[in-house]
Amino acid sequence: MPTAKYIQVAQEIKKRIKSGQYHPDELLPDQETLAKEFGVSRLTVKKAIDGLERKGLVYKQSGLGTYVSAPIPIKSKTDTPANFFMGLDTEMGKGRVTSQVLHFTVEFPSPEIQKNLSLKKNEPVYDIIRLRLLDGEPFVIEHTFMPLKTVPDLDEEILSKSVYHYIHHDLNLKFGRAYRRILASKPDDLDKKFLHAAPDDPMLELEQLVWLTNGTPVEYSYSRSRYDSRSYTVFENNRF
Amino acid sequence: MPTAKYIQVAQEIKKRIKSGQYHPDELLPDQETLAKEFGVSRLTVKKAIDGLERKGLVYKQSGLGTYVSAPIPIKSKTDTPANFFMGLDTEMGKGRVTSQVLHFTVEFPSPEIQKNLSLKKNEPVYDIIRLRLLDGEPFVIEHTFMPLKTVPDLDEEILSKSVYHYIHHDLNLKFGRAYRRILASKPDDLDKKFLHAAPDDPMLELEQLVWLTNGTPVEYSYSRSRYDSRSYTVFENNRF
DNA sequence: GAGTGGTCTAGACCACGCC
DNA sequence: GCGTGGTCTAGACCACTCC
Repeated sequence: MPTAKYIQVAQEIKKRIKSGQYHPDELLPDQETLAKEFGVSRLTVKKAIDGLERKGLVYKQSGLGTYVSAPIPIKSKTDTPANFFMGLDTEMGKGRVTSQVLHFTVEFPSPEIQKNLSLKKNEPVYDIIRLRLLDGEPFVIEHTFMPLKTVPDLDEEILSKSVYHYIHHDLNLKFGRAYRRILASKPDDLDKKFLHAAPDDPMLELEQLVWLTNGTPVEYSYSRSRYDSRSYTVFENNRF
Repeated sequence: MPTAKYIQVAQEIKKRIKSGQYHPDELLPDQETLAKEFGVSRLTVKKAIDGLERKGLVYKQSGLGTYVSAPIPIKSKTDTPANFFMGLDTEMGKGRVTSQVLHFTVEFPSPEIQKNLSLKKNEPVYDIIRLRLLDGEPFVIEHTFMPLKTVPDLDEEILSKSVYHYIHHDLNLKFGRAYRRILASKPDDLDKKFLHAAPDDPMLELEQLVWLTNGTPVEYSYSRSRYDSRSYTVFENNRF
């Protein structure tokens, strides 16, 4: 099963942008020309470019053409895309993230967790707290709830490595969608102890509910970081 | 110039979901059936449904069909979508937002602002600080920079109403894309004075760079709220 | 095998920005 | 008027899920 053509075309155009073959704020070849070059229909080229536009690599003006986006000038070191669907380790760069399991139990879900994960009160969940370290430095505390029936046979071995990898490769499941909330709050005891937050250090929290592609809720979690170690970014296009 | 068919179809399907004609976690009619009903091609129906899927109203499983999403159980009162492109007033509900202009000058841009808004050092910008009130209660301080050449003739009258409306309707310009960063920080003097933030109250900040559809940077701004009055939400679909 | 959504094509017409 | 991207169609084939 080969990759879809529009994905391949998108990858090739992306490569050309990254390599400098197409320059910032300059026009791409028109869709008909690209279609001929790649030996595909115009619609396939449009689909490829639409994907790149959603990600912010190009922007279009009807009547004029498709332009390569200039680099965004306000990038920061603490930036983390708020639209990831991978584990922290792949997100931050392989091998930089390690984990320390602070809490790992199986419990019947509270009414709130029942609601969030669409569970009956006799369907147990894992209750997991992990300290995640980046290059050995503590930087996130993750509190995660997952249904046992959806993610069976979790153990500390998996938790200290990558739960994402386990779900994806061993269970062969795929994340479908996520609802995320970003908020600020005051530090709690765990923040102070493990992230060395001072009493007046603001905390940044990402709360999320994640579903599999088949519609099953698979994770409810909140991740807390010190205000000076993390920020979340979103790119939005008004045309979609 | 009528609205595109796929938009109309999407609106009709959305209406049916909202009205309860299609139920949560149940299948929609298949695309062929909907295409016949609406008198359009299947691709047009697919395009409509894709849009709804991106917004989270439905989810699809190849081989099975399209399901209506169940309501998200973790909504909160302070939630604000992080993907808006409207003014605060339309975002929060008409007429609830008022504004107090704390600062309004025209200046040559600092090197940082030059970079963010792609300006030469002799191209002036507005430097605007506004206190936004919701139902009369202070809840956001917005610090905004906009190029004078792109948004001419701004005045306090417009600032106290809706800059968005002015840009959109009077200048006939349209926002195209935005890069946003969400972060936590300690309160500054303005936060303490106008938002009544205590010294240890965390602040939530949204920093953003906005472009018009023609690629021109039009706004660099940061908006600060007290941690207990605001949170930002994102919905993501892994398929796009 | 039947039914679903995903992809792809060739061709057409339209709206938009510019000259 | 010309060239661009946006929309739309009819028809085809494929991959996936369930029976």
